[in-house]
Amino acid sequence: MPYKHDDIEECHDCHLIGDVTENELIDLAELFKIFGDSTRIKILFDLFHGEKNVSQICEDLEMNQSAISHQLKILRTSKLVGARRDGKSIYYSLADDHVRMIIEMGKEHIEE
Amino acid sequence: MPYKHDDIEECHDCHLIGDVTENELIDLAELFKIFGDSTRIKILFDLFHGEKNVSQICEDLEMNQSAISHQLKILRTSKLVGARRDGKSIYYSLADDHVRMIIEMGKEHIEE
DNA sequence: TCAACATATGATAATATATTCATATGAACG
DNA sequence: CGTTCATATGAATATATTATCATATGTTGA
Repeated sequence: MPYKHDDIEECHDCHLIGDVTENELIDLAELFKIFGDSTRIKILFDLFHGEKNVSQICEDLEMNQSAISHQLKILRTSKLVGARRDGKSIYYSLADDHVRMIIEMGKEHIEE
Repeated sequence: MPYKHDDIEECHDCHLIGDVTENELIDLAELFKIFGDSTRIKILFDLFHGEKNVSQICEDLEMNQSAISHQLKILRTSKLVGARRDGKSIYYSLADDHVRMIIEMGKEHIEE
């Protein structure tokens, strides 16, 4: 914990910043952090128009399978993508339109 | 560089993922990365309703001045906040409504 | 059941990141 | 000018993160 700060630490549920609790802000940062890695963003973009299996993603991103799987796990855990098995392959897809929206918005921002 | 990957490396300007260049995606990840730290998110929220100087931010976040200044520098460099001097104090504020929008959107996401 | 393929996972090493401490810069005012 | 207050910055340390390698798991079909 790269923290310290003279504690008697107030609880994060109670400490407000603006009108939001500290905990909510921590969750929010956690969410953005997921989008804040180029491999994960690439995966999400790759899934933008439909599901793909792991091998396809590896080819699209030109990265090795293990790296992709590790990042997919993070995306899965964060509920940003869903997975379904079909035979030997596992197909990943964007979890919901929220994800799509966030991506779209970021895209607009950098394109301006 | 935690990279490797059997190069002859295509240029990042040319390699498309979905319909976006690799470089654009790297920039996009870079943007989200800024929002992906709880201290920075807290600062941004703290500035949501108007400018504040560094001391005020330190008090609001209950963090030491150096840590805040370091993060403010990152936010400044990324053009997410602006700064103006008034006497001894320096007042920071959100750079534009884009920032406000991104924050607002994230807020909605976690509140759902 | 075994081989081959697709994906996941654990450990490790390289790198990046954030906070702290100490100190520097810069403004204001006697 | 020298002191004080406000902020910035550099170095060091602790921690987190990512890609890689090796290997495990799970599925299919002969």
